[in-house]
Amino acid sequence: MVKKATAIKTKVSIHDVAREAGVALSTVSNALSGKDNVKESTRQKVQEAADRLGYRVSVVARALRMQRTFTLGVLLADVANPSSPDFLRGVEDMAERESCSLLVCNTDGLLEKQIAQMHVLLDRRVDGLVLLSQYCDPPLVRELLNSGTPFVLLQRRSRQYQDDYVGADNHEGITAAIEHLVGFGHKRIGLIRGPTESTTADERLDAYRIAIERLKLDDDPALVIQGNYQVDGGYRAAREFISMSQRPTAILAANDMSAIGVMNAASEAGLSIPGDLSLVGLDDIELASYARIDLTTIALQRRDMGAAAAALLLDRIRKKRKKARQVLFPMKLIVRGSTGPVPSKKKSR
Amino acid sequence: MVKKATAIKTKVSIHDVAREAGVALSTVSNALSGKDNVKESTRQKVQEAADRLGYRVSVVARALRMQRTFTLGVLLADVANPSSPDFLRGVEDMAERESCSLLVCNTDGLLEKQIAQMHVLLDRRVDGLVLLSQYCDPPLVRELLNSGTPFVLLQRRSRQYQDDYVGADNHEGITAAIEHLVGFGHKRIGLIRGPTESTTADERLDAYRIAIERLKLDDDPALVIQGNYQVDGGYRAAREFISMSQRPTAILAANDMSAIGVMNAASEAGLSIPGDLSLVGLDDIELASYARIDLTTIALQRRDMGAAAAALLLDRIRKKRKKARQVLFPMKLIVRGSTGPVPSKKKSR
DNA sequence: TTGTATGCGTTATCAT
DNA sequence: ATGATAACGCATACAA
Repeated sequence: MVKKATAIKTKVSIHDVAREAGVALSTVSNALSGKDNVKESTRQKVQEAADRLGYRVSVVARALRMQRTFTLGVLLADVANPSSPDFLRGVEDMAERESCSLLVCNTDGLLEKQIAQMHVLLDRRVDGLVLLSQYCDPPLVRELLNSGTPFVLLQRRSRQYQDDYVGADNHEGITAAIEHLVGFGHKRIGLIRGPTESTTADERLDAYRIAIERLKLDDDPALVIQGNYQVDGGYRAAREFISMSQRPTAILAANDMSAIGVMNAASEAGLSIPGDLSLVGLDDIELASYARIDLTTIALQRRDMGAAAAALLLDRIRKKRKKARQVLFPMKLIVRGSTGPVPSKKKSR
Repeated sequence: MVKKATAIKTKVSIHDVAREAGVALSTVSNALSGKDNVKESTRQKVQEAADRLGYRVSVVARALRMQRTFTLGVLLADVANPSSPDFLRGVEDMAERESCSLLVCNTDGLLEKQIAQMHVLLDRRVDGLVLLSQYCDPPLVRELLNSGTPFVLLQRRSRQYQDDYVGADNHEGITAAIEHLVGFGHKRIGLIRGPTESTTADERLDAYRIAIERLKLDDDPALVIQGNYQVDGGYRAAREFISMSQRPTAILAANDMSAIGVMNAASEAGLSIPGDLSLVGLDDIELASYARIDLTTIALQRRDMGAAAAALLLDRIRKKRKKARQVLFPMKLIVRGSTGPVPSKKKSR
């Protein structure tokens, strides 16, 4: 059985195709990359020769020659964090349109690791960088960011610099959540805030404080507890809230993962949600919608945000745009079963 | 303020360093890549010059020259699927040790997309391919796989070929789960199987059938319903099970996502788990451990499996090993709250 | 419209 | 121990 010689061979070069087609090497390049300076008949001849040989362009060689790798680097804390993949998909969707691939690096939220990964990405000469919830202000990071490779910040804003940025309207989201709770009669609302390095967490705290003041709710510093965007942080914060003599009747969690921690703590303490405690998450990761979780939460359009970030980045790469642009996405409150009326007095312990 | 000239410049080449250090270009290469044929004093001189200039090697140029990109391609159905990121982290952990980066491609489970992505990866001359639950037998795929780039199958085995492969001992896992259920008195156990293309799903079905026969349980074809590894498939299958006149008292779900679908359907039907229905998942994704979910499940060591796959792949790349190797990981039953005794007769409708 | 020549930034081979 | 030089596979400026 004679196999058709169409098997892909990565060792076949443009030289071989040129020889096979009986034309010059540059003609092959022009023909295959769709330039208009080649006769249609030659193009076909070349195409056939290429197919016959199983020729495939080497993106590596092209990258060296063009000084463009068609690769974007993505820095994130951890792909295994449920909200990361959605952003990633968005970035990928957009990148793919421009034939760009993604190099993904995990930093585990450590500055040191992030810097190491940035070097990896820069050494690979990525065309651009997407920084998803990462450090962007430390001098060592800035130095790398200033090396000339375009970048965009996603879900994280610089405190000092004007950069391309895609984020969410945290004020809107937090306000809507608090108004929703107030509608149920809650006046004492606890906040589990995100890590201190997170500017996003800062913005949410601001929004919380503004709403508390405007709506004349309990303004007690003890009502703000530090979390870490993880289940365990939410759990610990919730235990603290639950053990307070004047316990909040509702909790606003930094994100859905933290909210899960609250649910775990509530189960353990025998408190029902929303019977004894109302709970609002943030992110709207898929599990928030599961019947058993049924979490009221503030939704983020992660995939769209990822796509927007990639679009911003690609635009900057293409047009060498100088001016920074910012894109803010709306946040939407998704009301599910974890929020309800304030428990009647007699039930409070 | 004079800035120290240590800012990274990707445009500085090895030539510049050679000039700065006053040595030959090849000496710079040798010095910087840690070869032993350069005097220590020159190495230092070179290193200093490189630092002064902010020189960083171009992995692109190196790749072209060495015919090795230090990049692995990973094909998966969807990063946003909760079990994918864990495998991915494992692959990354191991790849990083060999200075390899990861190019990640989503196929959405579509053959056509997978082939397109394989071309992307091959055109980029990745050193190896990790196929995570993907098609590996279709002729078009085989043709690409035969192009000479090493690859490893993860969580998917070829029906026709001997390849490097990392998987789990499905027989062990399924058997343990069924024995656990039998211990609770269950005799009528429904199975939601995975998609037909999945060899993993096949193996699990086999294990189920063997156990059913060995333990003399209800052997009814209606007890096997097709799912799709997703919540919706599990939901539909569960609705079908629930509406049967002779409903199973326990369900073995293809994976945890399917089990979530079962939970959703049970909630809707007013059935309690495990009161009315016992449920076992498979994967042990993080959410299975949340208090509200509390799912008995068969755990997969995903991160370790990913690392093992990468190790196999890297070994093959390095040693140009010919013989195929297979690594099987144990599956471990994690007993949580979703399984319990068979409901008493009077409660069955 | 086609062909020739050059260089992208490395590593490797071979002299010295 | 160091240096000169030749690829690696491609795109492009320029010549024909």
